[in-house]
Amino acid sequence: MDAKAPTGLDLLWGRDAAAPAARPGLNAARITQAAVELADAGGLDAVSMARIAERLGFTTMSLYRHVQGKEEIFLLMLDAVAAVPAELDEPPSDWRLGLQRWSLAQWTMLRAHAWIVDVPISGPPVTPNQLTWTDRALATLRDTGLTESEKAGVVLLVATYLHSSARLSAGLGEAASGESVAAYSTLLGRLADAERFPALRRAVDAGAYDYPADAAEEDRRLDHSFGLDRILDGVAALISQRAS
Amino acid sequence: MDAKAPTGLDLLWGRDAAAPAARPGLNAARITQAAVELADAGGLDAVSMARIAERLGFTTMSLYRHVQGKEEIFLLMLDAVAAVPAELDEPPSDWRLGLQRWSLAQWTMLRAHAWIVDVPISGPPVTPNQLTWTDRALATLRDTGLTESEKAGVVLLVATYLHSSARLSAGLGEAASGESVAAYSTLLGRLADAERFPALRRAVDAGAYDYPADAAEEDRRLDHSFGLDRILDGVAALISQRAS
DNA sequence: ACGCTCGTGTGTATGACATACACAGCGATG
DNA sequence: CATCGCTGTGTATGTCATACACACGAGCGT
Repeated sequence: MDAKAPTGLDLLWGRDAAAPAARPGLNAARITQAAVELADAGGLDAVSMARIAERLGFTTMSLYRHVQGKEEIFLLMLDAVAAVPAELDEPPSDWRLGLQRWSLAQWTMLRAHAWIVDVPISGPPVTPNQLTWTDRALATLRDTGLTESEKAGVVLLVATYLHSSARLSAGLGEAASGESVAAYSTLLGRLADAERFPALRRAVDAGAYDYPADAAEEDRRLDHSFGLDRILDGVAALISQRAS
Repeated sequence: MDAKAPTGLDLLWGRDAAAPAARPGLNAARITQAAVELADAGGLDAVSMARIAERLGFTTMSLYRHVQGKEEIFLLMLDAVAAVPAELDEPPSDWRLGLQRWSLAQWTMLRAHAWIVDVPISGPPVTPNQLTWTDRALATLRDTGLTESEKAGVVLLVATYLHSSARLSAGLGEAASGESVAAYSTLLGRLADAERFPALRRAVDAGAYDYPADAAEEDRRLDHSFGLDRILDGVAALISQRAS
């Protein structure tokens, strides 16, 4: 189990140890950058060993000299893209405002790189930037009187929600890029049989599932805000309960 | 755009129209069942056209006579597995209890078929069973005084959370099946530098990230309960606000 | 100067995968 | 009886990750 060549994690954490000059050859950083560019442009499926190598002017197999395999590339990509904005370093005294800022920043990152939610998970990603995100979120809760376990639970909850919301949003956006912008609402209206789905029928008739279709970006943010507000209300309830 | 052969959705929704006798040949139902069995046993990656066909005693290409392609198989699989338990038909008068029951049922389904969370999404799945789930969840909120849009938002929030939580749980479970049961905690403890991650350091020291490792199943349910309880508290806040 | 090893890039090969296409048998229907 | 359409098959193509053996050059100790 002892690794001679530096494995992905070692690479990530030991980055400061050796970064003297930009040498001409191939290296993990270049591979990562090319992979991210490909994913940004064409989704995660566009990331293949062959395409990465082609973009860098090397052969497919040359990549394996610097990287264990595709899984490691995914890990490096996740870390590369997860730089934490500096304004989160000093969380405000109001935990709710702090978590909102944190969520917005996370959301911005997720929307800028929609492929993140498609990366197959193999255990929790323990990269420097990921830990920084977690640390900053925990820091916003410092004055709440919650136990550390509760803080961890809250952070996990919010992060999980944002991730999932982004996944849904990406899925919808993809579907909406075709001709089916409002087709979903229509389809739903047609299928929502009042007999089998009475509650759903009511909701559809009330327009609860009408897709805005006009203001794309802004509304997307509101969608996500409804859920987040509910979650933060729930956290507030826990906090005031602990304070009593 | 007019389909001569029945496409996936038509198949799903027209199922009652023609289901007279179990004929000897291949059909979509058999394909779906085989695919689900494969996925249950070996994860979604184990589902390949070749393996499905082999299990049924046909050739790979024969599948395409009954199914458009793999994407449609995924859709059929999702629907096949998503039967809604009858006890959700009549939601209790207490919305919170109702949503908890609903969540438990959904959670049971997700844990029984861990591959569900790996299915790539291409638009929201509009299958009969999926709509039934949504309908039952909406029904639990009938006496809350929320608007239909708010109900839809709440349902989406809870469903999204469960899905994401299952995804995380599946990822952890997979990692834990190796030798790395407690390796995550250890790794985290080693990497959580007090300088760079002060808040995280505190949490780790307090044991907030210790993985139980003993009671696997039961604790998994508690993990998920913390987040759900927070969410339901948030929903309760919204409901009492609307009632005032 | 010689040979050695090691790091890096290459070419070729393998096996899995989804799926396009042309063909074959067979039952029903004109 | 001839034809058509449905179902199943075999063969082929292109993409993918990755194993393996080789090639070239830099640095080393002798």
